[in-house]
Amino acid sequence: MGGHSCCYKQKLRKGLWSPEEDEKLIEHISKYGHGCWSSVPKLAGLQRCGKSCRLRWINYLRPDLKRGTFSQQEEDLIVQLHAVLGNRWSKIAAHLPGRTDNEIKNLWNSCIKKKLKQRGIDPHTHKPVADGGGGGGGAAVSSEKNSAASSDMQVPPAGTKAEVVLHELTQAAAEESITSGTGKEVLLDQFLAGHETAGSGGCRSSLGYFPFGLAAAVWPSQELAMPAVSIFSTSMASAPPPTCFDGAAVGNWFEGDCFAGGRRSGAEESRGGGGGGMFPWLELPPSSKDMEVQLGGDGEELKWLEYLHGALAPAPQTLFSAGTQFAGNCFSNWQQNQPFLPQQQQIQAPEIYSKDFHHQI
DNA sequence: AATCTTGGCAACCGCTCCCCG
DNA sequence: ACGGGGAGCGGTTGCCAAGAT
Repeated sequence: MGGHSCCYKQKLRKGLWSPEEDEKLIEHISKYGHGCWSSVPKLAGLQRCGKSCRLRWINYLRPDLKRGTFSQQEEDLIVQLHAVLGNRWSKIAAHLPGRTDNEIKNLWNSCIKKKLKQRGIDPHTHKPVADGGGGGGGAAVSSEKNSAASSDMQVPPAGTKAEVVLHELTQAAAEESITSGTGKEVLLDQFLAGHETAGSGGCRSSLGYFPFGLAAAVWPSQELAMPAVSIFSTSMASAPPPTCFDGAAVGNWFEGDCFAGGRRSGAEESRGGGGGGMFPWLELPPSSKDMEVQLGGDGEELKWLEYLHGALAPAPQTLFSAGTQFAGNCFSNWQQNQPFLPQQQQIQAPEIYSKDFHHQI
């Protein structure tokens, strides 16, 4: 009982990792990658089970971890996402670059829960606790697991990232039926349908959708559909960009899966850009799902790059200034990398891309 | 100073999912 | 279709340091 098949074979260490063990694991993975986790301990010379190695790497040794205390923005985002996703920590972590599910789970259980209770909010239902005590508590105890999946699910505020996640969930059924090709177009149409009004000068709260909110304001949807579908990965379908038009959200989105598909797809590799891609300062773990995505061609990618450049160039600091350390890094990297297209690939931005987006926001 | 309590965090455990033969 | 193995996820436990008594 307990333990895993890989643990039966030999006496394996448990408990805290020593610096020597960490060193061995880091050295092995940085040289050879992890491959099959069950074979890692043997190859790395560790008396641990593969599962333990995986956990240690993911939660502690991975180079792209942010570490340090959570910012207020991160905490707020976790609360919002929890209201939508419930205890699905890995899903929540996917929206917080550099943070692990374990870290977020620990933060929730040790800190956020308490704060919410102090504010009179039930951490399970995300609703105010009824006066008089007892009643609310009883309800909360009933089902913490997947609390958000219940009919009590709270609709997150418009214009927040959590709203996007909710949007994602509500479209899940439709997405499931979509496999490829025309399916993507259908999905994109659905996606855009909710955002096209952004450019019409309305004060819709999702006006800040990025880049689609902006794109819809400038690009005819047919033109947008072409590069968006081909450049961004299929995971775009399940991970729309953030609604908040602030630095943190943009940063998160840049570092998120939806952008990863673009960075790692065909054209980037064909340029031999190790660590390069659209945004060379972003480092992401490989995702086989994203690797499958092919670009329609360099022309499309360049168009998209040029569009982003045009969109951000007017005031990138505005976009990157808010919140997270990552957002700050984005800006400094932006400064260092401009222009981020190699000279020979610079193209003249079409007239359509050169509008002042900020007037539209 | 000694003991107890609390909070934060790392790691383990058991389960489910997914892939492959 | 089915079973086995690996990976991933969420819940839980245990350790340790800091603060309280």
